[in-house]
Amino acid sequence: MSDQRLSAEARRHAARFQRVRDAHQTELAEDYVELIAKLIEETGEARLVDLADWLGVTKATVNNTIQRLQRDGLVTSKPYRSIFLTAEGEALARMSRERHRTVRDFLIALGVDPQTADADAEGIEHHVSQVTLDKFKEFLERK
Amino acid sequence: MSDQRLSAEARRHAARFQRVRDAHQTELAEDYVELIAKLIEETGEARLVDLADWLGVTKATVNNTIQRLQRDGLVTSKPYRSIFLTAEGEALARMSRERHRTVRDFLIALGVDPQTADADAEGIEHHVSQVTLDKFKEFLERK
DNA sequence: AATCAATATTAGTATAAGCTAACTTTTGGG
DNA sequence: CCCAAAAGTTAGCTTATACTAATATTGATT
Repeated sequence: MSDQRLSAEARRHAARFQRVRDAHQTELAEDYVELIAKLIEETGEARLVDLADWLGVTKATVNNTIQRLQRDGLVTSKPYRSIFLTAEGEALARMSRERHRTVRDFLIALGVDPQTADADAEGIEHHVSQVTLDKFKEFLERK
Repeated sequence: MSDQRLSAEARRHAARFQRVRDAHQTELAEDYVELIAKLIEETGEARLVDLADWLGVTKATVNNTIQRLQRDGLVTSKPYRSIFLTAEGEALARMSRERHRTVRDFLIALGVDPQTADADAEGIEHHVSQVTLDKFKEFLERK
């Protein structure tokens, strides 16, 4: 399928781009389930209005997104009721939180202040491969 | 303006989210100008079809995006003619390439293989603050 | 110089993520 | 226990990013 006309470099570049575009599609889902898990753990429930507050978006936006997450099998929700994670959603949440924590701890170990580490980790976490994550962990252990 | 009802933690979380959402808006612009600069440097021009190939999207998509970049003052383009960077676009391209290189080199210094480093840098670069970038540079110098 | 292949544009569509405003449902304090 | 405030939903809009298919322009080769 690959176009003969294209250089290997161009093809690699395009593939990397594809990967980033794909990551964007899962980012929001990861952020939502991560936050839902946190809220359930700490307050016993994840209400739409809390998600909206913690995410800094409107209730209507959260409602939309929750519909999509439900369609995609990550959460369950009934009208006017609290939101829950499916088994798949919980697995994704666990993975995301673990990765988030590793990235954050790594940045702090590097000398970045906790505030900035938090902020940067939020964006970076979704783009770190397992290979890189393992190197982060190695670095943390060596410290 | 800040809602009394919200915990400091929730407010910080929302602010981080806002920041990531904002970053997403500039990501594509950065990727485009970075690539345009590279193509002009290496081949003398940046054609729409080349951008499409290197980004792995269709010509129509590139055309749309270039319109937006032009509207935003980052590139100039005339119908059926090659694309150029404005002064602002060039500044952004320089900044992006420098940051991209630092992230990539840092990952390699950490022990990540070049292929993976390239791929991860593509996603990570847009979410690294100046503070973190400086720590990456420090690490590279210490090596 | 004419024609055709390569390149660029336009039109029309889809999906995701956001918003405001209006509405309905739930719930808790008097 | 009722009713107002809080919470959730819906409708309708916007912008960005993608797509395909059709069209228009350019430029290179015969």
